Amino acid sequence: MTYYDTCVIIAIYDINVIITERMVLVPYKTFMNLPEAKRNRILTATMRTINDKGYDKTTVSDIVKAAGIPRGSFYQYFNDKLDAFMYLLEWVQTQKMAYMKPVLKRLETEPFIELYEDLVDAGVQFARVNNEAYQLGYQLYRSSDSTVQQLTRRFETYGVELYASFIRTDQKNGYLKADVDSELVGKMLYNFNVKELFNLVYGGGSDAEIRHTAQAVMHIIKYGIKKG
Amino acid sequence: MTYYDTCVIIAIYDINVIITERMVLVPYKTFMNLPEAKRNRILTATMRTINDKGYDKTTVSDIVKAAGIPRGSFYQYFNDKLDAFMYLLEWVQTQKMAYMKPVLKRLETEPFIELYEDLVDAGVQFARVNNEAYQLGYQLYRSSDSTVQQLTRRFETYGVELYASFIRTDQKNGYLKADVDSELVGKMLYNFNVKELFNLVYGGGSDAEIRHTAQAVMHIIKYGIKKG
Amino acid sequence: MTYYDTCVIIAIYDINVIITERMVLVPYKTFMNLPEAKRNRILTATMRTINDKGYDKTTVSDIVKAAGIPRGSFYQYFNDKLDAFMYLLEWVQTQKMAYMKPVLKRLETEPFIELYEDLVDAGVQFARVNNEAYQLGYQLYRSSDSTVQQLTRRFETYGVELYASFIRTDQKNGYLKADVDSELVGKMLYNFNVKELFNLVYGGGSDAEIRHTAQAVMHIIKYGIKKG
Amino acid sequence: MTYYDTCVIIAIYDINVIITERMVLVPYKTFMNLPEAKRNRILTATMRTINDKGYDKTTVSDIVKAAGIPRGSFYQYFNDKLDAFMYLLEWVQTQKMAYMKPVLKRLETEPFIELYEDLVDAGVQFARVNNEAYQLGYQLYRSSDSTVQQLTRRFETYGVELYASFIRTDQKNGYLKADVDSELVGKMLYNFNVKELFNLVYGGGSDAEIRHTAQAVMHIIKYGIKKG
DNA sequence: CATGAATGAGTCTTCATTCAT
DNA sequence: AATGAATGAAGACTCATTCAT
Repeated sequence: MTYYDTCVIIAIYDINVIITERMVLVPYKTFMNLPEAKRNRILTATMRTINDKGYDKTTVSDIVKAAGIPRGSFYQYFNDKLDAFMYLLEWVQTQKMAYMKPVLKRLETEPFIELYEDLVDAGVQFARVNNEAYQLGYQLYRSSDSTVQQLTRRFETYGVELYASFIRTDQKNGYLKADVDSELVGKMLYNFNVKELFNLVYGGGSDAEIRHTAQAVMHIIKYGIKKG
Repeated sequence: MTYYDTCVIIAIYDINVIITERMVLVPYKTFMNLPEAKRNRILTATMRTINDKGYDKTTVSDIVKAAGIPRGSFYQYFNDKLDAFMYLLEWVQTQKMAYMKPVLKRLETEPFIELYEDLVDAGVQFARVNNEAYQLGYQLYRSSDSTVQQLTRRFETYGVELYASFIRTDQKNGYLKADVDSELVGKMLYNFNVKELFNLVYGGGSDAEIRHTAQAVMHIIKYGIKKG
Repeated sequence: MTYYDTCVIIAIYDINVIITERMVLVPYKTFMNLPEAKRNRILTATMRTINDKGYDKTTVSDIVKAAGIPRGSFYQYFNDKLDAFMYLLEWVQTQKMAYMKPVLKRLETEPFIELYEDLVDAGVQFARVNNEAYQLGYQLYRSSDSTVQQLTRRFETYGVELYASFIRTDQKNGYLKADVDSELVGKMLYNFNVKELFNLVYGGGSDAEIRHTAQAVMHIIKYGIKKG
Repeated sequence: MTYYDTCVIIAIYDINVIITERMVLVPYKTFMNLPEAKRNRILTATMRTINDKGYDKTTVSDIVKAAGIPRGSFYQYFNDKLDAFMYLLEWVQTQKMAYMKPVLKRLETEPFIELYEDLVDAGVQFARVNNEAYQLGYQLYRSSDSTVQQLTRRFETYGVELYASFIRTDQKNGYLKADVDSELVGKMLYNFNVKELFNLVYGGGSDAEIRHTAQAVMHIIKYGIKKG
């Protein structure tokens, strides 16, 4: 489970919030009125551009050039670059759902600490197929735009809390020590994942390598490193 | 021990590399010829500005206004904003040394896993006194400038490797399981620290809270979370 | 026939090269989309400014002020000052064609050495009507910009070769000594023309004076200066 | 006789003018008070820089860096870049004298039209030994500075007039047709020389090639190109 | 909704020249 | 005379956003 995977899991909880904000921020824009094919074409081009240059360095010019639309249209569809980025994230999240749902379903009956590798696996499968969508989550981290950073921080909070809730369930079910700080474990997993698993996937690691790393981390978390 | 603390520990090993690069990149600039008081005034103003707006959003105009120097002078001192940032990092690192040295000394005789909290403590003490210098490390992460990001990645590599080497020493000395992947533990600690401990210090956590969090993390790493 | 006249004759052979290069260098700029009246207004103002201050000393600020357009528009039309200058040269060349074509036509049946004065005349007629366009060629020589100088050298090569080809034709037709180095004569004519005839036209010489000078030069070239 | 050669011959007549102007423009500067070795070091570095980047693109910074002198000193020695250039030209002219004097002496008894090749030869010899000094004359032509261009034009006037006077002497002595316009011939020679002979020398032509070109030009001027 | 030209504030960077020591 | 820091005017270029058709 990599950074972006987490984002998408979050989406299950969080997507309404985002939509609500969007409704407040961008009530009159016409992007949703476009035929879906065109919408996808624009989003794909935007995604490619942002992955290529990073969100901050991407200009509206870059986007309209890549998307092959007139400058003016961009501002008819979106408020500004941030607004387009929001749509984009939403779009990617929707694509992602399908991959995670089955594994998340299994969490209802199986302990998280045994399922962790499979969650990572599901995320990797998505990344293999939708490489560009997968990369996009990383762009949230590369940006120095304050609104994007706020958004990222909210994502983090949800991601951490998601893991923490899994840990708590496992505690309730008697798999884990009762005195463990679930939020702390959530943070350890989250921070490791968004950084190291992302690097592994993005850096060309094989499925086996990635799975092995996930196992190794979970093993340490479960059993510790101290001798005796 | 937060992100920037790690940077500074790295500096003990790494500083020559940084200095060497600077020598290559910026050999003819005259900043070092200024009287120290003026130099400090400029660096302080630059630091404040960058902490305030972030490295990317900070413009040369912002800096010269804050430092009260003419535009042209800036370019006589530095090649560009990046160059000034480099000087700044160096300067901060130099300031930081004093705080970390004593604890690092103790690592020669005591196991890292027991000393970890004290390392964190030393970093916190520095942060208490030099709040702005402390924050600066965070700006490395907020930047989307590619050179800064390269630098940050190099710092990360060193930081992870530093922890990993501590772990290996503890393994050799029989404190830790022999089959533990030291680099993996390094990554877990590093990523947790730069993110969560920084947030705690920066977010106004008390010394006790911070120490307690460090203890708790190390406890999990040592003993794991699995029951029985 | 002065320097720039030669340029324009060259254009008959060379214009595709120039256009091709432009296509490569400046494919996306939108100057050509403007209504012709506005385009002409901008080019006229640019020409006036460059004639006034010289290409090198002319700044983009000067041009936008003279043309009455916003700074940003300039960069929407052109890549940079050089690009604008290229358009300008092209524009002037197009204007010039009409004047030279009829005389060049006559070269098919009459010897160049007898027609030379008429070629000069045609160039002068153009200069009389389009004084600013005429001066522009001189600006190529005044510039120390390396790209402009390269362009100028290419123009020179073509100009010299053009005269040389006329000389060769006259040789074939038995008007001239067979052992004369045609390229050398081309160079003599070219260098004299771009410098001295330009000075004469630009310095206010009368049509008669100019014609007389052209005659005198050609007389020396034909018959030499040695007695007996 | 190449471009710069002409300049130096001019110097024989013109140098007082230059000195006078300098006296007017720069009465209090201290360059002449420096020890000769230092003066030469500075002039050599300046010459190298100007030949390298061209007069216009050369900045005072470039010069002080190349010469290894402090910024402030430059302005103690010279008024500005132009002033330094003037000194430089003067210095080069002085160096050149020796090469041309002997040939010019022979003009008192031999006809110019027969001596022309030897004049060219003497200039080439200078160029072979003092390559950088030779190139410097070309920089006068590359500049778009209006003062430099004025100076260049004055040099041209003197150069043309010098040739014209030689022609007149030959006419008086019965070598040349009486009705030939001596100034026109002067212009033809001058313009050919500064352009084509310079290119030949600078472009790596051999002594034989250069001499042959000089002969060929003079042959055309003497006997013309017309058949019969 | 489509289109793309219009706008000008804002950024980086260079440089000649002066000044204080 | 030596030194090199101080100064700010000026230039190139970018870009988000609006507007008119």
